[in-house]
Amino acid sequence: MAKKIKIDQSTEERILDAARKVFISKGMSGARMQDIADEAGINKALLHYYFRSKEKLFETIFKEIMQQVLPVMSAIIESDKPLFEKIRLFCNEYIENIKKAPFIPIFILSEVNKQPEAFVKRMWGNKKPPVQLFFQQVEKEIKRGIIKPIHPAQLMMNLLSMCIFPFAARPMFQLVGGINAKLFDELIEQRKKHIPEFIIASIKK
Amino acid sequence: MAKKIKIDQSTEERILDAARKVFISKGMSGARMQDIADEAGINKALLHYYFRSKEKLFETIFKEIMQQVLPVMSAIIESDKPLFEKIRLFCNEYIENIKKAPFIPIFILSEVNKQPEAFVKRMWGNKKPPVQLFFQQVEKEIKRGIIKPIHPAQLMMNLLSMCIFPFAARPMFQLVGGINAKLFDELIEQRKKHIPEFIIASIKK
DNA sequence: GTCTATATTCCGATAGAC
DNA sequence: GTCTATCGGAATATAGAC
Repeated sequence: MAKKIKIDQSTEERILDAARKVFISKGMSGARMQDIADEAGINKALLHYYFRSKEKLFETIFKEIMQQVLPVMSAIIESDKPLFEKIRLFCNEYIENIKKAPFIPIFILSEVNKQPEAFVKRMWGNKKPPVQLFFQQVEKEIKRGIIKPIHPAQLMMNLLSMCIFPFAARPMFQLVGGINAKLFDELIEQRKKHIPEFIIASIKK
Repeated sequence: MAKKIKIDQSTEERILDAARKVFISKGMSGARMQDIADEAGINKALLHYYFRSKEKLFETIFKEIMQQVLPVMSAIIESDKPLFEKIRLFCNEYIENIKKAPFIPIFILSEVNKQPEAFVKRMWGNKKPPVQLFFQQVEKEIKRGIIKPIHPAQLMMNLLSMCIFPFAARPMFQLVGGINAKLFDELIEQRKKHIPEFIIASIKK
C-alpha cells in the first residue's frame, strides 16, 4: 500500500511526525495545534499532555531538525579528502539529502530570520561546524597553485547557495523560468554533477 | 534628527509603510494588526477603515512587493546587451537592490511556500518575465563557441542563487562560517564583482 | 477621518470524566 | 492515556461618538 498507515506507532511518535509536517509547511506562527492534532489523528489535549505547550513542541522539532542538518553539512567538509573531491561529494550528498525534505531550507531560514535571538539560544550547546578547516584547505590549494585566488568564504557561499537555493525558490523558478515540475526535477538531479563541474571549472588553474 | 518623522505623509501611506515593515519581518501569520498600528502611530480601527481586513492589507503589500521585484529581475536580462556584460550588470544592480531591502527575499520565499495556491492567484495577471530571451541568448553563445555547453536554466539558477541566497541565509552563514557582521557586508559588496567573474571564468571557452 | 469601547472569533491551555 | 468540554486571553473586526 502506498500510504503509510503507521498504526503501530506510539502516540508520541505520531505527534512528532505530525508536528514536523505542519511546522515545516506553515512555520511556528502559522501552525495551529488543531492542525497538528488532526494530522496525528488525536485530540488537541493530548498534545499538551505529551508536550507542555506549543512553544515546547516547536523547540523539540526545531532542535531535532537542526541537529540533523548541521552535522551533515560539516561531515563531508571536515573530512581529509582533496578539495575537488570534497566539493563533488558534498554536492551529491547534500542535494540528495534535501531532496528527501525539500521544505527544510526555507523553514530554517524563515524561522531563524524571525527570531535570531531565540535561534542562538536554541542552538546553544551545539558545536560549531568546523568550517575553518575547509577555509584553510582552500588557502592551501591557492598557495600550492592548484586553484585561483578566491576568498574561502565566497567559495563556501557559492557552493551552498547553488545547492540549497533552488529548493527554496522552486515556485519562483518555475514561474519565472516557465519550467514545469518534471523538468525542474531533472534539472535538480543534474545539479549534483553540474555544480561541482561549474565550480571547479571556475577556480581550477 | 536620525529618526524619520514623516509628518507630512498621508495616513494611508503611513499605514502602508508600517505594514510593509511589519509583514516583512514577521510574515503574514506572525504580524499583528496592533504592531502595524503602533508602527504607523495610529489606531487599530483605522487600519480596518482603510483596508477592510488584515488579509486585504497583506495582499496589497505582497502584490506591491512582487510587482517591484519581478520587473527588476527581467529589466536587465531582457536588454540586448552581450551576455557577459548582461551578467555583470545584473549582479551589480541586483545585489545593490537587495541591499536596500535585505529581508525581501526570505519574506517572499516563505510566504510563497506557505500558500502556493494563493501565490498563483495573487500573481495572476502579471506578465511573465521574458526569461526565454535570455535562454535563447545563452543557446546562441554556445553555438557560436563563445561559452561552453550549459543548460540555460542551470545558468539562471546559479546566477540567481549566488546573488540572492546569501541575504536569506545571512545568520546561518555568519554562525557557521564564524563571520562577523562587518566582514559579511564586505563580502557582499565584493560579490557584485566576484559572482560575474566566477561565472564567466566557468563558462568561457 | 480618527478615536474609544465593544463585539466576535480564534486558539492555546486546563479541568475533569473515563 | 485519551477524551469532551470549557476557560481565558489574544487578535481581528465592528459600532458609534466626536
